[in-house]
Amino acid sequence: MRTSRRATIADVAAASGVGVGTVSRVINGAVNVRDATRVRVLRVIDQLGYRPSHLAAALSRGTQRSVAVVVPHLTRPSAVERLAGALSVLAAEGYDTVVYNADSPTRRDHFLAALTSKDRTDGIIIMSLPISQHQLAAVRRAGVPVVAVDVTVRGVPHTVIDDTAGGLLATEQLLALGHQRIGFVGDLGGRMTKSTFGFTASGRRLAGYRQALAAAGLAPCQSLIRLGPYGAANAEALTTELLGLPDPPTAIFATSDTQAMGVLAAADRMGVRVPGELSVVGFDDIELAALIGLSTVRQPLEQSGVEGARRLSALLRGEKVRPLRQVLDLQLVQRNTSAQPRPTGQASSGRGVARETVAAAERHYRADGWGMPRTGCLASGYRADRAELRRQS
Amino acid sequence: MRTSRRATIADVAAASGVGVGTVSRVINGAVNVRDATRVRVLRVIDQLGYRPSHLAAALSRGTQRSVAVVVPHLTRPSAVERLAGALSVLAAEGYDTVVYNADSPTRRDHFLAALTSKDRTDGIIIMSLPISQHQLAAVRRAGVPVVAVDVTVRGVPHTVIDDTAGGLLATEQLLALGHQRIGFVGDLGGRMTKSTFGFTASGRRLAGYRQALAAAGLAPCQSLIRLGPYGAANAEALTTELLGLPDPPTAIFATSDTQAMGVLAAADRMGVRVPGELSVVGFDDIELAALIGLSTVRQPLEQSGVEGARRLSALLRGEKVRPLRQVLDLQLVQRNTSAQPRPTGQASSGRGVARETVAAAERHYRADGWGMPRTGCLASGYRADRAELRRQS
DNA sequence: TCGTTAATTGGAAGCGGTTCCATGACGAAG
DNA sequence: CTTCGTCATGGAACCGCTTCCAATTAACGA
Repeated sequence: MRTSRRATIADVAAASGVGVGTVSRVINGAVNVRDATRVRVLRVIDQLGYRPSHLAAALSRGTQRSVAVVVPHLTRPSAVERLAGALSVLAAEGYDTVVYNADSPTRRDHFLAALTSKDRTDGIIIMSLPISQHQLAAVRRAGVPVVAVDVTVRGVPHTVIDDTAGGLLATEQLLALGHQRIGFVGDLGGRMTKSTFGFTASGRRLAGYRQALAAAGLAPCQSLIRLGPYGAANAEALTTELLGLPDPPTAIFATSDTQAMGVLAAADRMGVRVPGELSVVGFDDIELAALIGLSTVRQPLEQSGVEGARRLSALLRGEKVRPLRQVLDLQLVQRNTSAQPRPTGQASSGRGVARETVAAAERHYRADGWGMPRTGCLASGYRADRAELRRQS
Repeated sequence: MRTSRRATIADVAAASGVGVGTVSRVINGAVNVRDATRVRVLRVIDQLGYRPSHLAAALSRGTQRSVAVVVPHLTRPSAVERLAGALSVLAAEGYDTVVYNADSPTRRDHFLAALTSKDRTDGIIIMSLPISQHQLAAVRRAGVPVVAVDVTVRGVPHTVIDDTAGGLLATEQLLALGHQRIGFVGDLGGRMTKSTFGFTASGRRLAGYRQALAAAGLAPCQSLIRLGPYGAANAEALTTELLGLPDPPTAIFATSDTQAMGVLAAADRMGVRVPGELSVVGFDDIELAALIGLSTVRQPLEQSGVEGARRLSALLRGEKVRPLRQVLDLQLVQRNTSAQPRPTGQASSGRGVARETVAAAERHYRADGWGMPRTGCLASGYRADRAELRRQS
């Protein structure tokens, strides 16, 4: 029974006294097989422990039932949620999903080039990655269906959000609360230079921010706009600069929740209370945002992955996908990091007091033998705001 | 030149006046091809835009150059880091990586069953998933190499940490700081029941916690041990129970950083200061931990993925992998959420005061028209601890 | 110049399925 | 009792590449 090499469809056919065609029909649940025959073949398959070769079937059929997802910065929460969304529908549709983590443009190109050969995958989902017309042309020439998520690709179905509207939303909210000096902390997006910044999500959100200010009759202050590499740590550094200004902002809009975390950390480290002295609004609404009470612009991350996968599978079924550009809704989520600013005078004096707090606390830590906190931390600042409020009331 | 169907190796052979064997040799960089021939073939390949079929090659060669990663709860930071680690080395080795997000045991079994057929993938990495002997046997029978990461699988190379030692490490640290009443917040791990809890990471960490207490001559108090489903929100609820006890713990060990976030949120919401009134130690050391200053037990997450992938690729090269069980190092990272407890009497009175703080703050919020914070939030508590310290000094 | 060995090369035989077409068998209609 | 149309079935052809073996050619030493 247990031969050295695996059973093939021919073995099954021989053992059950039918032709390979019939076995194939049984396997694929095709019609036109007599019940008695089907049962017999099934029994033999079971006996022999036969498992059809995915590969051979794919080669013969001309389709793999597998799709590729090319996604940058896999470790970012937003990327993961998108991927998870796509994975869930692709798995449900019976597709294997090959994941390419394209952290650098070089790797992105490398992966894309590999995928240019048909039958490597049935289709491609490109996430958050601008793609050159040249690359795109190569992929299309290969006849591989493509959809994009979180990035606009001309001539290809793409699921995106309106970043400009998002920036507008966040900034308008802060303006509505009464803020006038609103800082902006954004990232350059990948290896972009500042010159191409206008084409990144962060860049478009900045445009929205500017629009909102303009609509409110406010002149955008260049010194309040800070850009740096992505990441909480960098956002923390940028925020430190902002809060160190002679006339610091009373609110900051960060272009991602992760960066907003950095903003909060910087505020904490500098003894600036949130939302008392500084309002913060993020972007994305990752799981963490709800937990720490971060006000933010919610974008449907997982949903974007789901939509992308759905559209790709529609494409693979040969259906037309319309409209090419699908724009998902944004929603402002107001939590506890944004509030009305204090009256101007009081605010700046309050800031001074808070600064001194740090030194005092340091002394206390040492005296008490608790050891000093090392890195920027929220935790060490627990409850401070409320305590402060109580003290003042 | 542009025919309707794609160019095949035969087309290239014909167009360059050589045999298919030679073309194959050129493609695969084999030796024994005259330079002149190689150049000629290469030129034709380029002209025809020929791309070898991965599928056909795989079928013929009998190997896919692709591996499967089965991972549960892909959205958890720890899972993502492991996956990213594996992805990086697999990509470097030229493997395609198919990701299966096995959120439920049903799906896990389903995926595993699918992978049981050889030539679906060359190898499998199983992450954080206990696997039955039955399943394992099926996979081995299929002759597919397997390695495990973050889970012990008998007879298979696995990369793990010593969870018990980790629990010990965290608890000993809290004991060393002078804590006596140490709470434990853990999860049940997947769909496990309490009866199988002893076999989960959280369960083993609990064992370490118990060992540490025992070694310190302390009787573990059952009411201080709380288990619930995974997640920050659940941990928050459990912590609320703990802090509501007549004699609440002065420290809590949470079995993941995510859960520790929930602990912090609960403390914040209840007006319990960290680390003043409550020390918190997490587990994992995800990126966020550093940002918020969470004390934690660091486990090399990404590294575990890297090791798993390396071992699998060694296996695929036909090398022996020894030792089967690879245990990665743990390290306690002391940040700002853990400190010495206050003297007993003062601590409990301090707790009372803090409780009142909440009510006072609530009143203040309303009066000020700032709106009340809604969900558990760190942010609303910014700087409180230091302010409190200052007030006392 | 002539063996002999080594380097190249051509091409048939798989790899393990899917598909299409030809062949029977069988019941219904004429 | 033919004549069809239908349903089941067997099996050759093919998917596009790797590989092995035989054949051809080049290289080398005597």
